[in-house]
Amino acid sequence: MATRDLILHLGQDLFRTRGFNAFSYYDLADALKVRPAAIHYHFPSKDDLARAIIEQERETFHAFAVKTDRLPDQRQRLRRFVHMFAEHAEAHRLCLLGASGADYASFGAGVHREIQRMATDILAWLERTLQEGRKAGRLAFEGTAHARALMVATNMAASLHLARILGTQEFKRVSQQLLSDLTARPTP
Amino acid sequence: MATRDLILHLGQDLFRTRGFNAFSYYDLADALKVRPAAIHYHFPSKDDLARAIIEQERETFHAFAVKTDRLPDQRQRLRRFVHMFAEHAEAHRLCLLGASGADYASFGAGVHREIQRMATDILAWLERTLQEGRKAGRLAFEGTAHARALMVATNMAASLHLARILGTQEFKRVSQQLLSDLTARPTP
DNA sequence: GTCTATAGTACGATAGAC
DNA sequence: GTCTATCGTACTATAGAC
Repeated sequence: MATRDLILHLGQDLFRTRGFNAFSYYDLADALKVRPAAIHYHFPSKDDLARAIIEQERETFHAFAVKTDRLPDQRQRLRRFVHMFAEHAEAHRLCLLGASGADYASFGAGVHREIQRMATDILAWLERTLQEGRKAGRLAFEGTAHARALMVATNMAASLHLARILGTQEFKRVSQQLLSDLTARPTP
Repeated sequence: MATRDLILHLGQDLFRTRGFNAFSYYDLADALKVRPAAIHYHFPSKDDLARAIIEQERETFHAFAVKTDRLPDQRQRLRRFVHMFAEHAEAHRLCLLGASGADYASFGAGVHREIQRMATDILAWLERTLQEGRKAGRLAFEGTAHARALMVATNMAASLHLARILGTQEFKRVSQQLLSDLTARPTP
């Protein structure tokens, strides 16, 4: 049963680093020392694999949210969120939002639904965190928390693309500016 | 000689809508009513095609910059920039920054250099526009114009991913918030 | 100079062995 | 229940016809 998890873990990494259409069942099988068809037993079609990868990521994010929400300071929660992306930037990985958004046309309706759920989960957490932070006077921003959540998510997602193209320092510039922008300053 | 341009135009569209690894020489040949090998005459390898697509986009952006820089108001220049992305959002296309960032690992060093040039071109234009706009008192933002250019570019790039996943209205929310954030308000 | 026929390989997926 | 042998297809690319 560990095989399934190994496939999922490796599949997610290849999805993020290469793109969904740039890795094959052979790549997975080769790394796991089995035949390609063994992967088909666990994930009959490639769409099944995609679906499971996104599903797993939703669970991972849920666990992150539960753990992070214990922090009393919303600024710190946001920093944790940014830190998650920083690790991807270093490893030249995309987030699954960026990766699956790029290969979106390759997937069927089932995978699309799963991706939509993932996107709304992440955006809802951001929106709530931003809203609470502003209410508590720790975060400051213009407009609705929903719009701001979209801004934060898109900053993070695409800065992983830029980190690949121009280097990790570009990710750092974005994340620093982002946290600085959102941090409430004592009005003089 | 029109064939080459047709290939480039169609190739760019497929690159953006499907991803570079999700379209083939056959797709191009089929649409152009020729054999796949005819494409190889114009672009021997797929990397040659990628390079030419990015090169063409750099020229397109240069033409956009020259034309747009004639506008005296930097806010209007930014609106034109955003409008460019809005058209892609409607057509479920990504920008080439997002598309090539996702498929980055598939390309050789030559294509990487071309993508880097494209990225720096776009960011340099944004930086200059933001800088000038702030100096003129029409735009307002915290931090360096360089950091802000990164924020704007990443907002635009990834909102095209989100537009695919959750719908075009998400792109509109991002672009409205972005322009609102940057527009200088008369200090009361 | 432009394109076609065709090779050689790698892909996702099925049918069936253990 | 787990995996292997194998099929049919689609890919990029080359060699050579017009």
